[in-house]
Amino acid sequence: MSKRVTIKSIAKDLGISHMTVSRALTDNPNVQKETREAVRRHAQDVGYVRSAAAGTMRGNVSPIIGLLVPNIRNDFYARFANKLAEECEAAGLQLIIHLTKDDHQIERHCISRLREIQARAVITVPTPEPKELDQITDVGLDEIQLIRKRQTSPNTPAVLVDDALAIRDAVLHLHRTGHRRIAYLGAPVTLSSGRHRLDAYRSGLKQAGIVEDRRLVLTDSPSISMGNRLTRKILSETDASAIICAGFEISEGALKAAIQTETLNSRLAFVGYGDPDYYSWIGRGLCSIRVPVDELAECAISLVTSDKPREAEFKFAAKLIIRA
Amino acid sequence: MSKRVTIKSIAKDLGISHMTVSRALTDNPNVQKETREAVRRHAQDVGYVRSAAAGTMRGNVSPIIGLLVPNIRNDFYARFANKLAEECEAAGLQLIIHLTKDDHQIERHCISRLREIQARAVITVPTPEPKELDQITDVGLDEIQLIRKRQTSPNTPAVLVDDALAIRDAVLHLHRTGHRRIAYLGAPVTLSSGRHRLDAYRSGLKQAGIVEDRRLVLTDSPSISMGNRLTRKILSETDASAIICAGFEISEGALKAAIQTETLNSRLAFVGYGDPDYYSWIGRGLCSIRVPVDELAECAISLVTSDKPREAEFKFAAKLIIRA
DNA sequence: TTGAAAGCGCTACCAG
DNA sequence: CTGGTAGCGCTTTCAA
Repeated sequence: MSKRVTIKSIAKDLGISHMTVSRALTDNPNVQKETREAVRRHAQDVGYVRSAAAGTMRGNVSPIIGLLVPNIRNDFYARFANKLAEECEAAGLQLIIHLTKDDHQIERHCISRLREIQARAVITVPTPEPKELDQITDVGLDEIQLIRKRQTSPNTPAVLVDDALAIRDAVLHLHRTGHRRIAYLGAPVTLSSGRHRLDAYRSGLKQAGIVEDRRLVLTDSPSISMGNRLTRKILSETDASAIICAGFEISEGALKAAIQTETLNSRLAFVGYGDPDYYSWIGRGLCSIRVPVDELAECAISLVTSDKPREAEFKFAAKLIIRA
Repeated sequence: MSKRVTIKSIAKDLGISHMTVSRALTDNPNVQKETREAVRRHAQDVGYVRSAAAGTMRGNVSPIIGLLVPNIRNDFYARFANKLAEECEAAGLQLIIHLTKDDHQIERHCISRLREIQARAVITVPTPEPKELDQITDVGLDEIQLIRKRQTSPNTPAVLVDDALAIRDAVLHLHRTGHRRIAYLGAPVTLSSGRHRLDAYRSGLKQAGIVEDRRLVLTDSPSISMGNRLTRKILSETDASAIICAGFEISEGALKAAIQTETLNSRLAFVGYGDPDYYSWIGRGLCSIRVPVDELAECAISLVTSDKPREAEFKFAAKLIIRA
């Protein structure tokens, strides 16, 4: 149909040079007032929008930032992405969301795509267990790690959750309410977050005077199905009376398993992770480790907009929410 | 630091023409095998990625599609966006998500931004009540309307939900279980979806032999707060024993109100809209009108990839899920 | 106050 | 098989 509207086409329409059009459109003072207004009016009329591609090619920083998350169905990621998108809107940024499904291959591919469009930055939840610990080190664009920290890239800022106290509190709370057989479901210790959370659990046990039973500690690459599977395993193979979930997806899967097996809060006390709204609506409410989502998102976006700090860790404390 | 890696920089490195590099990188047969491999190896080594901007400027269709939704915290939008993002990944597309908050101004601004980057298409949930019914008509890029249909743009494909039967079934179900005072919460009839849903409710009443009580029918621009507010109003000002929510956000707000006032399923039978997983976990489960999210997303994305049908409506049937 | 030229990275189109 | 040229839309730099 109609060709693309460019400053040149406008220039031709008006019988002037495309430079004058450019100047008029960028509020350059060196244009006759009438000319400027005529240009703007005509541009409006014909529906001109400037080409971002041309700008990018000339070296403009792109307004696009990438978000790499496993999914956006999980309450935490959805909330984070939502908050981030709001902040982007306010900051005049555009947010591209890529779902990695925690797959290392996909992750690399997405980063490549973001490089192609010269995205300004990428906020990423690093996939667990990068089998090939090498190459990913330099992603080739500004990277901000979220929640998890890849050990191989020490120069990258990271926005992390400090959940040690909350997890310890969870153990202590369960102990106070009579539980002695407290199971733990988390990521493997090869992930830094997996290690720290397990340490916190152990510190809670110690403080409560409970001796760790290794059969009650199950770790694997975190996912919904992992949470579901291992919860059933705990229910069928152990005498655990309580379970602590140390991860968003894990918590989601574990909750489903507990509900499906009808053991929730009857046979099995549940401490979730992430605290979606509906946790307080199930039964008389579920205990949960609440993560300050909005703060995380604000911190992440501020790292994008103010390009000050390289190589830094920002930690936000999680909090145990007691219910039921 | 290091300058951008381009085909020219590679060409210089290798002492050949940038054209040969281009050909090698695009699998053009007219390159010596050795040359091609040398080029590819070197490109790999120096971390070359082709510039999407350059491509776009030459007229390549952009791989970027936009999604305009009120938010992605609501279960339905989160699921839709998630499915869409998955499909995009599979189709080699990149998904930019803009949150409109159902604000007409924001919506227009977002579309403008998407035009600047020459997005391939935009999938949009039109904001309700565009006060200025004019200009928005031509968004200037391929548009696919979702869930709601803007009356002013008849030439745009729309992916819609046909919930008439489900809503009528909800009324009949409530009637069967003894309810006579059935309230309805929905969008205003100025929205096509608002009109159709209200009609369905009325058709249900009629079939059940119930005379409509206008005090039990509350409509307003749909939002969470609207759902919350009007539910409280119904509880305090009427003798309704049941409520049907005709909209995602409405359902979310209404549920919160019912739970906060502790009237859920005791004083007030609840029929939600959208059926998130946790609806089945609350109490003995909540009735709900389930919308086929994945089908909607698949349809939308297929409209983007196969550029066949202009001006068409695709309807997907919702279904009443009975619980409790 | 205006215009012309150059160049950002890339490929279709011609010459060799 | 390989290399040069031109041009996508825009702004910076220089010239009028």
